Amino acid sequence: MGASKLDIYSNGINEIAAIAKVFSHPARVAILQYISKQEACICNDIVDEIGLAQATISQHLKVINDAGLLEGAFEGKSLCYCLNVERFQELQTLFNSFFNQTKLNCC
Amino acid sequence: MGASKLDIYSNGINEIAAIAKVFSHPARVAILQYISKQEACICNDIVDEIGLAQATISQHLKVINDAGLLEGAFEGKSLCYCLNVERFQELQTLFNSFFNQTKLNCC
DNA sequence: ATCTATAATCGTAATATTGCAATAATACAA
DNA sequence: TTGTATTATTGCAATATTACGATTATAGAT
Repeated sequence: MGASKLDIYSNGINEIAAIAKVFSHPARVAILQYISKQEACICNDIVDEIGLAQATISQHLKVINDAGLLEGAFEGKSLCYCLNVERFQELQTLFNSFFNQTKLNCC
Repeated sequence: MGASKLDIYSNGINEIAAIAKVFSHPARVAILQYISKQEACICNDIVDEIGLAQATISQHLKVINDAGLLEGAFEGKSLCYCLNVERFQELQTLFNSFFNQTKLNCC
């Protein structure tokens, strides 16, 4: 008990839930917003901006990255994070199809 | 430790995260989809459809309801759940503004 | 090779979420 | 009032998430 029963849902439903989970923590929303605002986006900058420990930010970055939303490149000693806009757009589109289909069905 | 530090984020950021959290569990996505498909939407039907215990469905319904997404009316002995389409639309709009603004800023 | 800066990973504690059985609560019917 | 059907709530166990300090890995500078 306690774990979500993913096997009883369709792939589409699990996909929507997985996407939503990425945005379901304010730190990750803030990180995405910050990264999109900056030209160069170093991890330490995010740490300073948001006010969580470096390990915590790194953990959130991993979740964002696992969703395919990050493009990183080494810039000197540090990583330059960048938003993968194509993937970001893809997630928005998927989310909107769920919303639109659900509205369409409605009484 | 372990609790999210909500006080260090702006209201807008916390709002997006709170909305996303509603959709971040497949049972809730499935419930919303099912409710929108049906004319009358009794809790027991949802239980049969999804395959979780009645107590669990009721718990998820509470989360959905707390987000303002339900309109219920008594129909005999049972509750007839219905999607609050205006609120649903509102959440979609809020989510899209976040996505669009973030894309706009991007390099 | 050594030092410094940056970021990921590990270990751990605190809190939240998920799920269910059992138990209330509510509405209607007899 | 008693019984039945339906849904909410309570209590609890299992798992997941969040956060941080400490450590490790990596890259560049001295």
